[in-house]
Amino acid sequence: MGIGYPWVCYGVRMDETESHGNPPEPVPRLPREEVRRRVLVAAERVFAERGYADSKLEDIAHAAGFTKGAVYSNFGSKKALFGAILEARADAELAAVMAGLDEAEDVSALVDQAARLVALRIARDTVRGRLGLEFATRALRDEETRAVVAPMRRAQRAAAAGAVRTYTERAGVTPPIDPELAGVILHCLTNGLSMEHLVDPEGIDATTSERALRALLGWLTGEAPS
Amino acid sequence: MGIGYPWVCYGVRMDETESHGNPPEPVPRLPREEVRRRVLVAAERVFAERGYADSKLEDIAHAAGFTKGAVYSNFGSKKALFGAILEARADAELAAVMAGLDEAEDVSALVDQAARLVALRIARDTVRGRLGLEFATRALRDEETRAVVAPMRRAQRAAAAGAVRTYTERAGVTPPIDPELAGVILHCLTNGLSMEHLVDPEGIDATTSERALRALLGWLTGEAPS
DNA sequence: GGTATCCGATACCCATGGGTATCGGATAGG
DNA sequence: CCTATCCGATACCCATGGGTATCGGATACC
Repeated sequence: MGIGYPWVCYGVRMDETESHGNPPEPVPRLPREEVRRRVLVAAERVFAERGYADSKLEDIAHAAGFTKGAVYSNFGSKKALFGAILEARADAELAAVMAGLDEAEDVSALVDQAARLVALRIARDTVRGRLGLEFATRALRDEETRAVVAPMRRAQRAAAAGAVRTYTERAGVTPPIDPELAGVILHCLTNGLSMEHLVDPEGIDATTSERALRALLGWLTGEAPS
Repeated sequence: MGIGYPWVCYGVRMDETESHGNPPEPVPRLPREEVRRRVLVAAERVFAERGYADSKLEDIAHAAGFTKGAVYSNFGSKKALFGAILEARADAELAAVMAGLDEAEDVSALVDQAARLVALRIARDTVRGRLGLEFATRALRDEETRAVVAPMRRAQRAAAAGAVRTYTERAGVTPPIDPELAGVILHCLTNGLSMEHLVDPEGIDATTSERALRALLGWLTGEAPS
């Protein structure tokens, strides 16, 4: 990958000094919120790529087109910056899961579609997967982080359980196991596949993830065995 | 947890100077291999508890009853020490998985037993789980680590697949899905449960893990739905 | 028992990077 | 315009901890 940032300040490239004239016309300043947003996005990338401990605040700042000053002015500390990312992701995650539930109508095709969507997300959105691992790792050792991560994970499991309940009901079948337990299995299998894919992308590719998820979902929704 | 080490050198407590006499009788030196073993064990504990980056070599050395000198004399670098742990665990892991396969004879009870054993290991052996996470995290960024971790994981998946094949065959049933895929699902679910338990021990307790594994294994071995 | 070697303890080096103090230009308010 | 405030850039501080050089006692070999 490689992060690679052009040397930029205030969102303006600095490497070529264009001062062949001289009237030092004032450069407009970016709104604070935009600065914050850019730092946040850059920090996600860098934390995902290098991991928390090996991510230097200066690298993050430069990746966003600023210097450490901007980071400290907006977030106050490395830990707080990480916390802001976690918070943002937790919100987005819950929204995404909830939105995905009521998208489709056809129950039998839904299994195929859900399996494909999740598998693609695992295979393509590596930032998501890596950040998830980082969140988990830090939650082990940091009480504050755990206080955000654990409820987030519970909500995801609950959402999965709700989906199983909803769609089996809609299809008029009874699930082979308790939907709550099904939610746990789905959630943990998804996370497990994601982690495994990160470590061994060839070993667990998108197709394998998709097949695994489809098989499991098929069982859970009472599909006739093929 | 808290690591907490008594101040010890050569395995002999140093905090109380017993030099009320004076003939400085020679203290026997520990065999090199024993030193190495103790450092390795201590390093596993510390790495698991604090994570790679936050583990200080001096802490590890003291936890083992030595100083940094012993660590560098035996391993040469922090990375090499971690590599030695990984290597040792990889060997032990493969052996354990292989040994577990031919233990039981009765196929129907085997599912219950296997589920319980794995669930207990997830719930109790937190060092194992944490080290596994650490291995995965480092494998993402370190080519050498990945070269050990990825094959290890593949072997585990293959072993799981082999178990499914063996026991369905023995029971005279055909598994509902390809045994290879079943191996993937079992392996990833197990890892997912382990990670989830570490982050949220109350949310995913031993009972939950056991139920999840038993349900899945029951399905895979063609058990009649209850 | 004398000498060479081994190996862990000790003291030290120094790059690193999180955090802080200060500066100065841009904006806002009058 | 002129001033106060904001906020990111810059320069700096310094604890930290991986790594190295050296020491000295124990072991091994003759």
